[in-house]
Amino acid sequence: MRKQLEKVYDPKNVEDRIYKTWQEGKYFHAKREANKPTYTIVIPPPNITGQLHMGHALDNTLQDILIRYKRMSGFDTLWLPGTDHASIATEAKIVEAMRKEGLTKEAIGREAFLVRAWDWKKQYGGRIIEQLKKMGSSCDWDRERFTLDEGCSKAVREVFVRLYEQDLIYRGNRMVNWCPHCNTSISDAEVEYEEKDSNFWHLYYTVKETGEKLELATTRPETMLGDTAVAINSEDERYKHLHGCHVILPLLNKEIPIVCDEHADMTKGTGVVKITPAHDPNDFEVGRRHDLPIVRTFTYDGHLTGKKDKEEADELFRSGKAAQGEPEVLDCGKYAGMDTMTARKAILADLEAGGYIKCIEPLKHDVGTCYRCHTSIEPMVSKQWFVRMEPLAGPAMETVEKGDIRFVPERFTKNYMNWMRGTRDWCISRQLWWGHRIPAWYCADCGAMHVLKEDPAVCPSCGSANIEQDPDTLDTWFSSALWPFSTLGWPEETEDLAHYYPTNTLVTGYDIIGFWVSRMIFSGLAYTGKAPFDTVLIHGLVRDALGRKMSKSLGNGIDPLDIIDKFGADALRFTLATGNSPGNDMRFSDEKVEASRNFANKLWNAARFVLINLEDDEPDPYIPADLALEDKWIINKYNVLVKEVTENLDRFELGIAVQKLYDFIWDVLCDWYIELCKIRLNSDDPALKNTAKAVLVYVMSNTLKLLHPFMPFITEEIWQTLPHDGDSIMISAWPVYQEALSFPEEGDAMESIMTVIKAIRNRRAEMNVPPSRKAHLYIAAKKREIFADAEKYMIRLACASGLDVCDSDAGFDTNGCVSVVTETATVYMPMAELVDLEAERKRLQKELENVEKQLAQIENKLSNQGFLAKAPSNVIEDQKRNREKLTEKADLIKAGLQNLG
RNA sequence: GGAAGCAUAGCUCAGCUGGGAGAGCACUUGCCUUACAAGCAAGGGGUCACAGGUUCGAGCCCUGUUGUUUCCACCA
Repeated sequence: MRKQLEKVYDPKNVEDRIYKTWQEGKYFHAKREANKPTYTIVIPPPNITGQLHMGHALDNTLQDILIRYKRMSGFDTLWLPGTDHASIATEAKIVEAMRKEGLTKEAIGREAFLVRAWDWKKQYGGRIIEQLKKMGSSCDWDRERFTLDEGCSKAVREVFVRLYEQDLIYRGNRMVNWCPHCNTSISDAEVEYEEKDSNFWHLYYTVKETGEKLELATTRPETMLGDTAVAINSEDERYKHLHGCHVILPLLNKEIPIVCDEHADMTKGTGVVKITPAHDPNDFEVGRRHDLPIVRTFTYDGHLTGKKDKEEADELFRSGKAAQGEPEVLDCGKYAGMDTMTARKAILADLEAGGYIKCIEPLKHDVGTCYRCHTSIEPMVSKQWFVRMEPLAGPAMETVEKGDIRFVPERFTKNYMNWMRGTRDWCISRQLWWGHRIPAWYCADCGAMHVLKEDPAVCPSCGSANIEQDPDTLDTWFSSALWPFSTLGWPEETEDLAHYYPTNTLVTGYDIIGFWVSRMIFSGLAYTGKAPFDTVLIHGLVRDALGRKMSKSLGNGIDPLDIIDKFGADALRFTLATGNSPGNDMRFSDEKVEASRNFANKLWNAARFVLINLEDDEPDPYIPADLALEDKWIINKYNVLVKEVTENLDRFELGIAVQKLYDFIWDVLCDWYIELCKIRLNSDDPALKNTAKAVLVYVMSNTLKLLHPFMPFITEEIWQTLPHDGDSIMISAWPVYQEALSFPEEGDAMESIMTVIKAIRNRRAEMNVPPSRKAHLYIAAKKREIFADAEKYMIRLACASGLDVCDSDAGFDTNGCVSVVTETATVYMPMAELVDLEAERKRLQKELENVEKQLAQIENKLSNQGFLAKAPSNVIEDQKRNREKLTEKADLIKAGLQNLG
C-alpha cells in the first residue's frame, strides 16, 4: 500500500526526523566537486551568548533559501557556519556569574578566568547552533568554526603582525570611548547616541590680567578640574584684547592660558570654550595643536582621580616609562573617588557657592552610550592599539565603486560609502580577557616592544626573560572581519580556500554594515587581495506587530522556537520570506504565521488528494502524450512559474518568488486544476485517469522542488511519499523552463472556459440559486470550438446539467433565460421563475455602461496620434485586442438587451 | 546638520525595466460539493499622502511640501 497522509499536517511529526535524514545523507556537506561551479555563503556568526531571535531567523532563512536553490541548481555549495566569541558580552556574563559566587576577575586571575570562559562556551556555545538546525538550516556542520578556535586565532595573529609591520597598526595615547561599566575602551562604531535631558551650565572664569568675568558654557561641568586652557576664536572682536591672557580656573585656583583656536565657534554661545584635553575628543585635538598639558581627572572605572592615582602616574613619568602623550593625573582632593555624577553635583554646588554659575539652561542632549550596557561613555585619553584606516578604506571603496561588490538593494552602497569615508582610526584593543590577546611583548629590562607571530621565551632584543605580553585583547570585530577567509583556512593555502574563496553572497542586516561588512571588505582586500564576496544582500529588522523593535527591555521579543513549536519551521520561514522586499523592515505577527501554516496545510491536502488517487505501482513523474486541454493549461502555467521563480531568486527577490509559488499552488493548482482533474479521476476510463494522475504527479512534484528552498520540511515529506526519482528533494535537480511545455493557445482556450464558469457562478450567487439546483446551459460563441467539449467542465464546476453550444443564439429559445456575457461567449440559463425582466435589464444596462466606459478609454488612446506614434507596438497591439474583445462583449450585451424586448 | 527609507483597501504589506490598481487578514452572502471549515464559491471596499513637472501615458520618473521611521555626524 502506498503511504497515505494524515488529514492535517503536523510539523512535529516531520521536521526533526527529516532533518536527521538530511544529516545522515551528508547532503549539507560541501565536497569540492571539480566539475561544478561553486556557491559559498559564510554565516554571520551568532554570538555564543545568544539565543536564536527573529533577526537570526530571518537572516538564516534567507541564506538557506539561497543555498538550497543553488545546491539544486547544480552548484557545489558551501554554507559555512560558526559562532563568535563575543568578547564583551561573554565576559560580562561570566563576570556576572562569578559575582553571584562572590568572586571577581581580579581575585581568580586571568588563567582561571579563561578556564571558566571556555567551560561556559562548552556548555552554552552550542545552543544557538541547535536552534539553527530547528530552522532547517542546511549548513555544512562538518566545517563549523569559532572565532576563537585555533585556525581563526592564527589568522588573527597573522593579520595583526602583518599590519604592524606595514605600520597600519600602531599603539598610542589617543582619545578613546571608554565604558566605565564594561571597563574597557570601545570603538566609535560601538557608541550609540541616546537623547537625554541635560543642562547647559553657563560659568564664569575670571581673567587674570583684566579681572573680567569670561562667560562660557558646558554640558559636562565635572570635567572642569581637567581644564588646561580656554579657547577663543582669533577673529572674535569681543576677545581680541585677551590674546595671550590667562584665566583662573575656579575651585583649583589654577592659572590656565587663553588660546586662539578655530574650534571656538564665534556664532555659538559666547564664543568661549573650556578645553579639557583628557576628556573630550575635540579638546584633545585643541590640546595637541597648542601643546597643552593633558590632565586626567577620571579613573577608568568612572570615578574622580585621587592621590593614589596621581602617585602612580607620577611614578611613570619619573621612571621614564611614560609614553608620548601620557596624561598627567590630578589629585581631585575632596572630589576624589566620587563617581562622575556625584562629582558633578558636588562641583556645581561649590561653583554656585563661589558665584561662578551665571545660569542653567535646560537642554536635550545626545549622550554617547555603550552599545552593550548603555552606560554613558566617557571620552578618555588612553594608550590603545589602533588600525590606521585611511590606507585600507581607499581600496575598499574602489572595489564597490567598480562593482566587484554589489549591495542589494543598491541604496545601501551609499550607506557603506559614507561609513568608509568618515571612519577614523579603529581602536582595536580592549581591556578584557576573553578574546585574542594582543601579540605584543614588552621587555622590562631593555624596554623593547616586539610584535610576533610566535610567543617568545625571551626578549629578542636583549635576551632577558623578563618579558610580558600586552594584557589587552582585540575587539571581537577584528576577528569577525577575517571570517570569510579565516574559516576556510587562511593564512594556510588550503584546498577549501582555493576552492570556495572568494565567497558569493553575504546576507546580513543593514544595522551591521559599519561594524562588520565594511571591515570584511577592507580586510579581504588587504590580506587576500580579493573582495571576500560579490554580493551583499541586506535585509531589514523584524519588528513586532506594532512596528516596534523587538528588545529585551520592552519584553516584546517573539521567540522563533515558540513559533516553530506552534506552527512549524516551514510556516515561520515562509512568513519571514514573504510579503516584504529586500532591505525593508517587516512586522511580525501570529496572524501572518497562521496564514503560512494554512498554506502548508493546503499543500499537504493537495498532496493527500493526489495520493488517494494513485496506485501502488505509479511510475516516477512524467508527462504523458495524450494531454487534455486542462493539462496543457496547467503545464503551461507551471512552465511560466519555473521561469518566474528562478528569475526572481536570481535577482534576490525572494518575496516575489515565494508569492508566485503561493498563488500558483493555491489559486491555480488547488482551486482549478485539482477540481478539473476530478472529472477524469471519477470516470471509468483508465486512459483518462492515468493521464490526469501523471500530470498531477508531474506538476506537484516539480512545484514542490520550486518551493523546497522556502519550505524544506513539508516539501521533502510530501515528495518522498509521491512517486519520485532520487533520495531527497534537496539534492534533486531544479526545474528548468522548457519551450516544449509552452501551450499558450490551449492556455487561452481554458481561460475562456474558466471565465464563463466564473460568470455563471457569479450570476447564480447574485440570484441566490443553490448549488443543488442544476441548469441546462446554452452557450453562444463565435469560436464555438472552444466550448465544444466544455460540457464536462460546466457540469462539474458550473452546476450545469448539460450544455448546448451554437455559434449564435438564434438556435435557442432564450425566452425565460437568464443570460450572462463574457468576452468570448453568451451563456443562457433557463430559470424562468427567477427571471425578473426589469432587474435583468438594469443589470445588463449597467454592465454595458461599464464596458463602454472602458472602451471609451481605449478609443481615446487609440485615436491619440502621440500614443500611436510613440508607444511601443506591443502596447498598441494589446490595446487593439482589448478594443476588439470589449466591442464584442458590448455587442453581446446589446443583443441580450434586445432579446429582453 | 548630512543621508536614506516609508506614506497604496479597515489592518499588514506586494506592485521588478512607466502602459490592465493586487494579496493576506478583517468584513458581507451562500455552501460540511468524498484533498483541505486551517476549507469552497461569490461579493463590497482604494482621489495610490499633498502640490507641481516630465511623458502620448505616472502608484512607479523629477522637484517641492507634509507626516513618519532609521542611519551617520555634531552640539564647548
